[in-house]
Amino acid sequence: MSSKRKREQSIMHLDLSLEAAEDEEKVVEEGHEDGDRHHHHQQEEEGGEKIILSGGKGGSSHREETQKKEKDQGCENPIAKDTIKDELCAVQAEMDRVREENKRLQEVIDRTLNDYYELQMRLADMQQRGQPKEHQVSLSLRGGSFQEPMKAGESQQIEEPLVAAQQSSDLGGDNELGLSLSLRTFAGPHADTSEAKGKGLKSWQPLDDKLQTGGFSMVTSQSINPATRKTRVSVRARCQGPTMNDGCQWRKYGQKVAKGNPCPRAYYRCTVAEGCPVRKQVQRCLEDMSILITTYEGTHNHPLPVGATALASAATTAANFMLLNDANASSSTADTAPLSYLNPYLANPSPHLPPMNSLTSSTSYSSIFGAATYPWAASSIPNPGFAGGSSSWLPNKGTWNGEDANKSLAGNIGAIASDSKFTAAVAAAISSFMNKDNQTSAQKDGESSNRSSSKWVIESLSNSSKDLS
DNA sequence: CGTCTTTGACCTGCGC
DNA sequence: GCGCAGGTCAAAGACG
Repeated sequence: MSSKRKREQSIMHLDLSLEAAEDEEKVVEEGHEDGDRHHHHQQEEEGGEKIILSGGKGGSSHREETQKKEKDQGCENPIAKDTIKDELCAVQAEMDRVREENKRLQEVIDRTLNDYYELQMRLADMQQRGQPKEHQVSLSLRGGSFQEPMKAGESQQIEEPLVAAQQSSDLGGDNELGLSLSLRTFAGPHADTSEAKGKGLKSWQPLDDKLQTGGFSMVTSQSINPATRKTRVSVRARCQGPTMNDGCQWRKYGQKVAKGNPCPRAYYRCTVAEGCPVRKQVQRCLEDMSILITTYEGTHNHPLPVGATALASAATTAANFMLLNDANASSSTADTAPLSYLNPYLANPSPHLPPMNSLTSSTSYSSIFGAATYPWAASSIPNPGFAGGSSSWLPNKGTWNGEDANKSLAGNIGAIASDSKFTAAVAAAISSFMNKDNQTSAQKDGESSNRSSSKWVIESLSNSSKDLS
């Protein structure tokens, strides 16, 4: 009884904090979201954004105001007139700067989109050429200056998409944004990384190395068995507690000492809703006891708690890429990947997750990255590009210092990456996404049930903050 | 007293 | 078929 009340209180606390975060999201999203849901807030915010965003409209109104002031004050005071003139010049210069910046950002968006589609086609092409049935795709979020060393033994299949991905990050635009996104595939034998088997752990040693620096990694694998089609998402994150707080309620139903790892593996079942099939296994990493390996299995049959939902919204970025690959694996025509495939939640929005931005040529960038800005948007990510040019929420009122931005962004990424709540939520969300996608694609396409399983690795390298600072 | 954790027994799948 | 290992069940105990 009392414990239940306590739990409710903690959930309510989460609710409150997340509402605040959502409010900030709305500012960041600057009207890309569903008009119905956030109409009220957007109306409040739009006024302020327009001034900085469009430059033209808001700027001209500002100029008019200044001119009006000038008129009002008239020739009463020649000194004041000079001041107003200076002000006017400053505003105009500022407007030009913002306009230029917008233009540059638009170019970055276009370039990134091109790379994105190119990458997508290459992936589809590779899969059609008949790769090994098991492959892994790694997504890395990192600060612009971070360069991850390539492993010597990686095959060409790894390099090809990596090159494409790095092209985008080498273009300078991404670096400007302080965030690069790379996509790699790993070809290799299936190693169920959810298990702390010796082999599996060894194969993920590089990830452990990253964890040493406070990063996190996730591995998800889709079951080959078409009957069960269960997605497993494995999260490795530093965590002091016995389990990660991911917003859901779990009930422990078993514990077992697995061979090869003296640390017992704990089995949990989701108790948020009766009959929820989601289970998770928690085990400490043999190499580093401070690393907790959490493996989620199944799809929640209930809306995620608000805490988990808001945190999981960040996972939409990663999930988009996963679904993209999933779509490519089942799609026979790579070059005609519909946008709904890139983001199935547009076609089939989940009630469990916040609405995504609409995908148009100019806003898809926000769709890919904007969702990812959720968690650190609250800490005011200093990047006008992510907010579609809006800098009304910037600390320096629109004067964006790129260097500070990089530092701050890297710091934010690092903080988020090492947040076990975040990693857990990301894993839960991806697990749900992948299962849902499997279900829908299985209904659509009977052949898809025969397709190969995929393994996914998502890495967020928080040591980028080191490199940038 | 209700809920959760612990823990030994049992079930199942897999390799030999 | 047997043994092994992973996964699950359920009774007992702990806890608030």
